[in-house]
Amino acid sequence: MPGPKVPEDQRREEVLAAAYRVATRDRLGGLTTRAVAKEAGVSNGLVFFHFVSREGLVLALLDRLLVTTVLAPDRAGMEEASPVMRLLRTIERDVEGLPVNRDRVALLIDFWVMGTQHAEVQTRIRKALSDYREAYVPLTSAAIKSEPERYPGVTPESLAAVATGFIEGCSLQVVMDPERFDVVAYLSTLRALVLHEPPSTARTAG
Amino acid sequence: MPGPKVPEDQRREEVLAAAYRVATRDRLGGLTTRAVAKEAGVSNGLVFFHFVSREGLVLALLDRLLVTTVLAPDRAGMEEASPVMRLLRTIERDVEGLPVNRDRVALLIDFWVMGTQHAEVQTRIRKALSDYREAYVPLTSAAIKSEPERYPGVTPESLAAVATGFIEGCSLQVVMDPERFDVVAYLSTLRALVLHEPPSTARTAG
DNA sequence: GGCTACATTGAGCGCCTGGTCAATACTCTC
DNA sequence: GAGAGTATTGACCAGGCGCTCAATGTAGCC
Repeated sequence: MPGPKVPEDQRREEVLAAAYRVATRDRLGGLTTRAVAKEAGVSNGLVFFHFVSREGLVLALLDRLLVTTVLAPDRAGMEEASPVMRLLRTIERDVEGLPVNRDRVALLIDFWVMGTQHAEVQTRIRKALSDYREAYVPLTSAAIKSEPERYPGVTPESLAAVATGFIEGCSLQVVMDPERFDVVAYLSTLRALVLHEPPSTARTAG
Repeated sequence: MPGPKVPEDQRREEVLAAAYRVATRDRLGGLTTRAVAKEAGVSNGLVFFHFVSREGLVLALLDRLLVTTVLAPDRAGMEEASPVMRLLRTIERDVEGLPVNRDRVALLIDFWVMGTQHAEVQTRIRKALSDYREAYVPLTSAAIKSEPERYPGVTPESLAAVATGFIEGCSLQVVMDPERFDVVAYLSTLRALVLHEPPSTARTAG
């Protein structure tokens, strides 16, 4: 007894949204086709009709997650600051966003780990991380140029890799132990390392 | 038709070693009781006789992994260096060890992710990470004391957290994309950030 | 040699999974 | 209103999983 039909691929969108809800709640391990179907209020078979296989659903979900989470290039409102401060504030903004999006970050790490064994997921994760690093290159490039003598042998790419690697380490910590992760202490320590003067004036000003 | 008996809990040790082999090869997702039994050359039931449940096996494996991987406090041979250099070299040594132990690190991250949803695993992982951080505190404490004016508002604990977080970020990168991870560029960038002078003299010697 | 205690086996159970498919109800066209 | 095409259903299948347990071989003891 089939239910009402829905125009276009709106159904597909509904199922994908349901998968997103299930995955952010129960993680990748809890993302079964039946759980998604139940969440979407449709039958089990319909999931396969729209996504062919569980793998198809997972890949579609990954694409959605990547565009909504990793790439939000909202770098505005700090044009007057120095290059190093701009870099630092961008890192800080990304790190500060982690606790809020904790379930999304956890899901992203699930995909990251899955990518270790799944070729298709691996290429997409690598691509996203590469894009993420490249988004930092203009910032790191400007920072290095502003104080060349401070960064001997450092390329914009290597500095971007270290910066994003730092954020990824923070992601792991946030997912594992969110109460323990002290964003303020973490970031002020980073400031003291990177800058040479007390961060008290700039820290409160944001 | 039972096979030969083996004295003491030697059998338990054999099964655990087999589980270790299976897990480093096929990761946590491939760690089924049947796979472990086959690897150990024993029957499926024997795994449950010695470990009660799959969970018991997994926890025993986690304990073994933690003692063999996370905690290897071999901090020797750099007594003459400055505190900051000692800290830096320790970080470098840990990071350099990651690619070699890639499968163990990958497995550790599997447990890390599992700990997000499993209370017992969570407490053990947190404990291990806490111990790991604390092992860095003497180093960070000495580094801060040697140049107090450079680290305003930085505590030994926060600096240790940032240092180990950096290493954990490196772990993720090594597991995901080992060919791309450039240890030398990464570490020389870190040196340039932390130190104030060109690292050329110390880099080749250290 | 028999007895006891126990390590070991492997068939089997129940459950859940991804996936298939014939049946069916809906929507659109004419 | 008849027909066509398709979105939707849910029963069903095979396979893998964790786990149980009666049966059985082995080792040590008297």
